[in-house]
Amino acid sequence: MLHVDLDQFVAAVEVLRHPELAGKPVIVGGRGDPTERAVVSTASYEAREFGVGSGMPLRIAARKAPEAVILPVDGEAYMTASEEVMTTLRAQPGAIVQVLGWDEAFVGVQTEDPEAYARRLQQAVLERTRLHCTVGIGDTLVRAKVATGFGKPRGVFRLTADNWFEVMGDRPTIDLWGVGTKISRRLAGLGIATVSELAAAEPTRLMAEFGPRMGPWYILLGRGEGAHVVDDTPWVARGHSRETTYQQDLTEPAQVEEAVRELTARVLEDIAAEGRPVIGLTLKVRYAPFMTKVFTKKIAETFDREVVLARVLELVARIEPDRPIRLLGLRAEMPMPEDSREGHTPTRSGW
DNA sequence: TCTGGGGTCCTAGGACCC
DNA sequence: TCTGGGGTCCTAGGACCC
Repeated sequence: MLHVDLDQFVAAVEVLRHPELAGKPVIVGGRGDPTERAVVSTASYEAREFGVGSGMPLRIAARKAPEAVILPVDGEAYMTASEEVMTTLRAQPGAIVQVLGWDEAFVGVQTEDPEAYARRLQQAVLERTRLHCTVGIGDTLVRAKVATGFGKPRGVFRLTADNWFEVMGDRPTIDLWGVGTKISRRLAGLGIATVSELAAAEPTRLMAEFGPRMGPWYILLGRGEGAHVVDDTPWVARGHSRETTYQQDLTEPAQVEEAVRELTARVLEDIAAEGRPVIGLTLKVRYAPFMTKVFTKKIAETFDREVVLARVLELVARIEPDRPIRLLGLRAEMPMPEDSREGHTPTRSGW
C-alpha cells in the first residue's frame, strides 16, 4: 500500500494563489496577525530554515523569521484543494483511498511495480492540482506512513519487513507514528531507547507500564507491524467540538456565559447538519496560567437546542469562580451505529 | 505577557449491580 | 483467618495525530 502526503500543503496552496511568494518564507497561522494569541499552522520550507515549525506561537515565529510573509488560515481554500487531490487519487487504477486529513491518505492497490505506480500518481496529482506530494510504500500502514518521511520532498521511499530494522532499528522510538514525547520518555525510563529495543521488549513489562492494549501495541509498532488493509468505509464522526482562545482572558461570569452560548450554537450547527442527536457533553476550561480542566456529562439523547444549552450551563456551574479564563471548548458526542468497531487494535496508527 | 483548533482512543478509579 | 469475583457505566485525565 501507499501513503501519500502533500508537501507543505497549506503553504503550497497559498503560493498557488500568490505566485509572487514562491521561494520566500511563508507562514500560515491564526488570523495572520503575529501580535495575537495564535500558532503556526504550516511554514514553507524557506521559513523552516529559520527554525519556524507548526505549533509554534505566531509571535515567536515572527521574531525568528522577520522577513517571512504571514498569512491567515483559510480552511475553505485548503478543503477545496484537498478534495481535488483525493478525487485524483480515487481516479487511479485499482486505488482504494483512506483519507487521513487534509493532506494525507493511504492508497491500497495491487501492482507489480509500486514505485512506477507512485510516480504516475505524483504526476497525476501535480497535473491536476499543481501540488507536489511524497509517497511512502509499505507492506503495512505503519511502514508506508513512516516511509513517507524518508521520501520528503517529492520523492518515493519503500519500507517493508525486509528493510524495516535496517532503516529504523537504531532510531529513537519517538520517530514512530504514535509515539510522542511522553511515551518515548517513559520507554527510555524502562531502558528502551531505540526501535529495535522496543521491538524486542518484554510484553509483560510494557503492559504493566501502559496497560493491556497500549503495551502490546507499542511492541508491534516497534516491529512496523499492524493493519495491512486500507479501509475506505466513510468516516462517521463520534462528535464535534469547538474551542476558542480569547485574546483577553474572561473574568466576568456574564462574559463566560455569553461565550458558552456562542460555542454551543456553533457546535450544534455541526451536529444539526448531520441530523444526529447529542448524548454527551464535555466542557474544556483553560485557566490563565496553563491549567486545563474538563467536565464531562452524559445526557439523555436529545435533538433539542434548549435542552442541550441547559445541560451545558450545568457544566458551566462547575467552573471555579474568580479565575481568569483563557480558553473555552465544548464537545458534543453523538451516538454511534451498533455495528461499528469493537475490539480493534489501538487505532490512530493501526485501524 | 509562549502553547490553535479539530479530532481519536486508552486508562484509572469509583459507583453500582448480581 | 475481616472483606469474593465478575461485570457495566460514568467521569476525569492523558496521549497522540494532522
